[in-house]
Amino acid sequence: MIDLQLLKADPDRFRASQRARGGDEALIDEVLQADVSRRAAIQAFEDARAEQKSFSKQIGKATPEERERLLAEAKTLSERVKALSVEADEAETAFGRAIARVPNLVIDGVPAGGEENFATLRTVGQPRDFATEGFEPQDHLALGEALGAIDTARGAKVSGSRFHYLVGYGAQLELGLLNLARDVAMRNGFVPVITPTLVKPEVMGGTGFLGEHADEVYRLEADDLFLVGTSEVPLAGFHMDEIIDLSEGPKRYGGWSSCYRREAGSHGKDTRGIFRVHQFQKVEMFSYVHQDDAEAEHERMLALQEEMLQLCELPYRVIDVAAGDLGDSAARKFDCEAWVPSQERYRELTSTSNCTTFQSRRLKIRERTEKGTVPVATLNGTMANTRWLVPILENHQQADGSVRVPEALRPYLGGLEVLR
RNA sequence: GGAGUCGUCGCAUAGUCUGGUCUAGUGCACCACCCUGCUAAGGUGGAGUCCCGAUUAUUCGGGACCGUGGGUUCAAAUCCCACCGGCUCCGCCA
Repeated sequence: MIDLQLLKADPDRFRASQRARGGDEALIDEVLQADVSRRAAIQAFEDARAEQKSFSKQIGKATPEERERLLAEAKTLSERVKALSVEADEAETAFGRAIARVPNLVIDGVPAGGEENFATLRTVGQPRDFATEGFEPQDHLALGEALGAIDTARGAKVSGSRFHYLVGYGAQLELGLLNLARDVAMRNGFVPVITPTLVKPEVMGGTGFLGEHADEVYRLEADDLFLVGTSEVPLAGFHMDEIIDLSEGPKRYGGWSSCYRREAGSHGKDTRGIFRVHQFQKVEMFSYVHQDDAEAEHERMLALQEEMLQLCELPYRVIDVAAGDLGDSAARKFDCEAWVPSQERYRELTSTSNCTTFQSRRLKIRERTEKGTVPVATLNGTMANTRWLVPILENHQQADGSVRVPEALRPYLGGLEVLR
């Protein structure tokens, strides 16, 4: 949820943000109007309620003969309070719905426009020149199947399309990668956490996933629970309804969880292999920081993601995602995209979002400061996930179909240097 | 799945039977000050969260919050209903 005070003080900033996102500017005026109605309704109710309270007190002390008369008056007053209370509730609800629809205020400097309007911040590493090396690179599925590491046929048989088994080297590689990610995160202050993967509606909604992208989320109708698409969700919910202490610095968590995504609307996209699947595993950074420290923390997360890519010896580029492609919660998002030889292009491997106070306002996560209790900023970022196996296999493949293991991963694979 | 029991301002608890004097008491912890000659004790005061308004270094007024949501009533922490959560026991099960 956005900051109402800020919206009232500077609505043009929010209109500009909506423009950059390609969103609806009129929404801003709807919220302002709803706020006026809400305040009027609340005031009317509270005045009546105050009157009723003092009246009610008199009745308690009244003599029997006074009582009769007072009761009659109190009764009409009571009815008025009830009616005004309903009106106030309705106005409050209408306002809540309006403001909940406003996505986060985009940070200055984020490129405007849709998915294709991203800005490339830097490109690191050189893609291999397979032509010079004298062989045609295979894609990750061909490599994975030959190694007995990836089995999508049986995944489809058992669970349907976009499901897979990781077997042998595949399982080892994923666990190794995730353990490396967890270690790097832990060294940098992210406390490892294994989270629930089913969450209540208020947590899923609070993190902003039930807005525009609600059809991406699996829902368990019978239990009114949602399967998380990332441990960002349960980690954001971790401190829900709490006043946390950030006086000793940020709270940093490294979540490890399975992730579930419906991939609605991506029919026909990336259908081969394990690039886009319904279920995968991920190690995710999540930080709660003081508002003013959010942008520094964002850079810090990005630096750790780049460290991971470098440890896996992958060529990549970093992009500043355009406003229209941000999602409701994010005020800015950086993606790291790794080179995928079989596709001859960079593909998203990590994402880190600065959600400023958007999530914490909904989830009621605050800290105590000299100025009172204020919402904290939340940030999240990928450390590693199943998708990483794609560029790792492809970039490190050798002419004979074997795959060289990046040095940083070897300790996690029992010293294994080559998968063959 | 069944039975019992509990849910109160950081923690621990009183208050619920018998609705109004609860503007929620007490202890611990916390903060400020005072007193005290010694790593302590005592005294005084303060202190929660959210919303609305006025005024804005701030302060003041009003309202809401006793697990959540309904209901009864002039009036609900207190009575009624539903739900959620904790604990104990029974049954069933990976």
